[in-house]
Amino acid sequence: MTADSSKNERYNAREAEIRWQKAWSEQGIFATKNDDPRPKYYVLEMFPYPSGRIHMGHVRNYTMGDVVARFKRAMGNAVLHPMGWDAFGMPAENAAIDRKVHPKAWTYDNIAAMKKQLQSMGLSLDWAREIATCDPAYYKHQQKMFLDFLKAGLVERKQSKVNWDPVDQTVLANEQVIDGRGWRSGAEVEQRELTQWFFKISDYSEDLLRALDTLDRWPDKVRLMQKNWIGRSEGLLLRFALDPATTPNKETELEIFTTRPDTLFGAKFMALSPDHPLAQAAAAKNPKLAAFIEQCHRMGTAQAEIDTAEKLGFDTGIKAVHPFDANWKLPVYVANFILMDYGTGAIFGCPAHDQRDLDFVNKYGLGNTPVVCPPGQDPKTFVITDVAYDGDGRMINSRFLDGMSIEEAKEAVAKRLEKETRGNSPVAQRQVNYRLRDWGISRQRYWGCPIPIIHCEKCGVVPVPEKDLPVTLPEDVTFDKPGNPLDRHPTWKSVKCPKCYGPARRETDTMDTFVDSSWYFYRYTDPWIKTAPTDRKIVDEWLPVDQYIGGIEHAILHLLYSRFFTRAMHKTGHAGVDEPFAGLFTQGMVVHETYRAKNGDWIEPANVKIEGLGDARHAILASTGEPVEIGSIEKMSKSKKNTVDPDDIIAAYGADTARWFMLSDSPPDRDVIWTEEGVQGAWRFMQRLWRLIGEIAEIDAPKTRPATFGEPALVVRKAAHRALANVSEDIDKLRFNRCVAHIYEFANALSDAIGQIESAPAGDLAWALHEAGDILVRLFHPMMPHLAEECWAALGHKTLVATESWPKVEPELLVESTITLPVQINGKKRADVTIARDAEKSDIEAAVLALDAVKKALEGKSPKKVIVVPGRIVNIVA
RNA sequence: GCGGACGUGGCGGAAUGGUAGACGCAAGGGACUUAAAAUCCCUUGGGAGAUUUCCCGUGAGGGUUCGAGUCCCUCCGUCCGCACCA
Repeated sequence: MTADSSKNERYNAREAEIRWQKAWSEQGIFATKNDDPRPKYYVLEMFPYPSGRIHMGHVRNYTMGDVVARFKRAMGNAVLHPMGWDAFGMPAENAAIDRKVHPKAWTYDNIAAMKKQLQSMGLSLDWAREIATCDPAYYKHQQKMFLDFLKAGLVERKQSKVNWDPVDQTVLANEQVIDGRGWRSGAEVEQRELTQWFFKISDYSEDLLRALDTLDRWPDKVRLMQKNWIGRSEGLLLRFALDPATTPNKETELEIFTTRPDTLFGAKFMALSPDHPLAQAAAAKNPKLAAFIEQCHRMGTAQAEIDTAEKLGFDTGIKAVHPFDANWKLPVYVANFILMDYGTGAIFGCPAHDQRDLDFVNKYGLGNTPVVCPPGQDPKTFVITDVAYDGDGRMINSRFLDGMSIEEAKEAVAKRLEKETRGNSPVAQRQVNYRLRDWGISRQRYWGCPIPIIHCEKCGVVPVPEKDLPVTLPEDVTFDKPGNPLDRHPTWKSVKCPKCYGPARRETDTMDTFVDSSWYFYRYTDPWIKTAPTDRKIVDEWLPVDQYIGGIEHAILHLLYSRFFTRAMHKTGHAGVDEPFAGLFTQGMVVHETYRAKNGDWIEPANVKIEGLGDARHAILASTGEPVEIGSIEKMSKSKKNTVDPDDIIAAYGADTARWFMLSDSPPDRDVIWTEEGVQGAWRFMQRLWRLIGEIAEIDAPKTRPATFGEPALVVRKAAHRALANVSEDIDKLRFNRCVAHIYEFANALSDAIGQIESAPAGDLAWALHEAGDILVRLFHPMMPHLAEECWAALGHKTLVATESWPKVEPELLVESTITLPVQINGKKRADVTIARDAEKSDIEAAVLALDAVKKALEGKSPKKVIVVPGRIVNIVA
């Protein structure tokens, strides 16, 4: 394309994008070599689940990662930027049930389709390292690590609850429980205990918590969420005596955990989890209690469901003895909001200072006694009715604790009860407790990584010998019935015990897909190695990931599990780092207006026409003209049909337009609203850049740099280098929306400069314009790589801009000799003062006081105070 | 229920505690054109005023400060996560 024709022709994105993608791929410029001597930089976006088509969220995520990858490459790094597929999971089995396709075929078809879509985006990925977690060549190593973790004591089997669908006779995921009912059968869900495999993540609670402080390139909110999730609390493990006359089997004590021992004198009741052994024992002798416990189990296992369910209790008749008063008896209830997983599964309730306990006593008429009095409140009149008080204050109604602060009271109670003994052990001991539970990885499903274990009646649980790995999934499975196809497969689970060679059966549970995604980024460093999950030398060179980018929805689980896995891999020798992700960025979602027809059906944006403006803005069905209701702006989802297909956008405007729009306007960590106008704006700017570069290409410029620059040339050069400095800093900090704004500003400045040229520009200006053009193209290259290549060629370069280095800023072009400072009087702007950049404070003060506006405001009086903030502002306090 | 965030013009947003509204979108006016599209130029937070001026204004209310969109407290609203969705 010549410069001359470029002036008149539109940039044909469709044609050019395919051409440049081919050029990149033929020259193999994005293939990463592990022996590349340059400084390594690992940029990674969360890999997609192969659902069938990429969505705009993917476009946003992968565009951001690609900008970083291209920028770091230009900065001289060896960049690892791989892609793969989180390919196991429920949707494949649902497709098998609904459409009678095999999960494997469905998954690989989807991968092929989505790979093609991703490639059309022009991402600078090293496809040679592509992995799919459903590939036995991948999960073989996962099984190996499971066995290594088992040997290292990081795996255990224990009982745990699942959602059970009594009609389909199958385990349900929380997602498959809708309003307490199974999504297919509609039956009321029950809780059921199963023996399952767990990774002992709780062994690392303290370490996972402490190391958060070292993750200084993670968002604070994510660190805070993880901290709260781990939930460290210091408290007291306290043994209450029970009145044996009231207990089912002469039990004599009940151990509870509390973080508020200071409130012991406000205790009104004890409460047990329905799964507590004492509750179970009591239920065995009390059919009404047994029925109550059964009722407690008639709900799903989701935390939100348990917490929002009505608080219910059942008085067991058992009496507990207050630790400070043998005559003080407390009723023991079974309550549906007490979890067996946390603490000891039993609590004492102090209703005045805990809202849940207060709701409970108000329901069962047990009353409350406030024991902490807020500052400024009269203890005599302080009462609690509906709202518990959980703030600071002084102890009241608490005998020997009265007058103490909460902390002093906690200490006093602990000291006293620690010393007291019953039997041979102390009544209480201090304990650090964590909310974090072990990671249950067993799933009663087909499409996942088989757990490499064999159950033998004689030998018990036997690991599959390493030579027999991978344990592969059988392909001849049926999905005509609910339940786990592996379990009902006629032959797959029958094996010989590796120890005694007797008949045995395979473990039919597969692993949680979070296991797959907890180490995929290790595998990318050497996806070819067959003998081990990782090559220690290579993995330690690349890890940790320098920049990880993905959705905020993964802030806790995926990231915490990956952090645990890193520790476990370190312990078992598969990696040498302590943290997997040095830098983390959580992007916002892509959202869109919703549209609804009169009959309530959701309508796709592609079928809607928007008319009118402001209050008159309304929507109609494009085909019939029928009115359509414009709904709220929501996350793009299939269910609300408010999706825009990236393929359609790329076909209409090109990948660069989609990429540019994704980076414009909204800050990357916030939601972005997809609008047709915004896309068109991006497209127009792309065309404008093309015209602008075409105009520069037409100008003849001297080959060598002029010795001096006149004012017009200097203006252009300053704009170019300021843009360069700003964009560089903002890409580095992933503030892509500001990069976009700086590029607009730069393009506007360049257009102005070119507009002012009347005849052929002088040599220095021509040179400066070409310099600016070269800088501009390299600045927008990470965002719009195809257009950048086309422009780079138009400017006469024979190289690929994708392999060019980042331009170097000339710092002397960034500083001005004079600056203009705003002048405030009592905090309100009243004037400006222009002064030498390096002026002394006293000079600035003198110049400011000489201003007419300041003299007028002061009315001849001298100012009370003059505040000079160098380079920023002057404020006069009159 | 628990945990986390967010709230600034008509819209998306910008603003190390220091000129609120950069940049874009939309709108209005103009140029070019037979016309349209495209492109280019100008205007655009609200109010008052004759330009160069003043007042108000960052969800609401308080506080800290010479100075608050930014920090602190209370409240209101919206969104996200909650351990078997990925």
